[in-house]
Amino acid sequence: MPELPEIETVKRSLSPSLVRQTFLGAQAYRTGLRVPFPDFTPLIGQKVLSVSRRSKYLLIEFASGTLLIHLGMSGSLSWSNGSPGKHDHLDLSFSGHEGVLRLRDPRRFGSVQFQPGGTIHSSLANLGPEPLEPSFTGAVLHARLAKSRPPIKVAIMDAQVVVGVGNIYATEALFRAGIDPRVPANTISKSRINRLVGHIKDVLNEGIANGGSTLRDFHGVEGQVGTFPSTFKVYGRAGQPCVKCSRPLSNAKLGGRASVFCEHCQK
DNA sequence: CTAAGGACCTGTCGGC
DNA sequence: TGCCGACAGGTCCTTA
Repeated sequence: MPELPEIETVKRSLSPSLVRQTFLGAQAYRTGLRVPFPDFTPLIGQKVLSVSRRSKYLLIEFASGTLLIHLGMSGSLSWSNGSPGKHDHLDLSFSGHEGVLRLRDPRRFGSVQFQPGGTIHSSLANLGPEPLEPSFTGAVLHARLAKSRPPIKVAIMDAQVVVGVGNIYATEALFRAGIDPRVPANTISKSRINRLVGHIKDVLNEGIANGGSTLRDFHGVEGQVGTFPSTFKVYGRAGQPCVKCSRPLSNAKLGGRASVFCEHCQK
């Protein structure tokens, strides 16, 4: 499940090999994912100007516009020259590469869209700040939450408040900050929001440092309950002992999402 | 306007 | 063993 750290990792590895290369064409194996694929033919012959990221969208910029790639929850991009498998949906060809850049997405929650230059795609128009930007501070988040009555966890997962904080990182950051995920967002003090922002940046940066290790199907060495990387202290550990106080972790459904937390350590 | 809930999709897992 | 429902996730859409 790609979250922000994984998209950032993909961007960093893709950028050097794509920038200044020429787009040669696309081969689609279905008409689209969550939305239909765009017509790629106008892009043929154009050079990649940049590869960037906004929220969880990977942006490949050309002179005539930008390709927006979202990996949904199970999408991945990789260079390939084999024949496509069941879950491979799109190949993009570039100069300088023998293989194609292949989009695989078993659950098909992803999307590939094109936005003409000089305009802003509707998916990007109303997004909140990037959490890793230095300008994203406790004061900024506190101000944005001033009128937000929903639980704090729902609020920080709202892309209009701040982008890129998915269920895993929201859960982990709230545990580190000692904040109960159910507390109404606008009732939390400025100093606690300050602390929360620091932890959001920390968990995301650690995720990037791990190369985006938030893979749900990660296979541990032994059949331990929950085969997640040990870096997660609460996510996916409902009922198991809290790493701080050893009491069993609770699970609440907030905004339709599982929210694991410690009733003793998070207030 | 906000808030809540469903749809989308399929691999995995627990229960019977 | 096999079947079946529940669940996971981000985003968009509908409903209240």
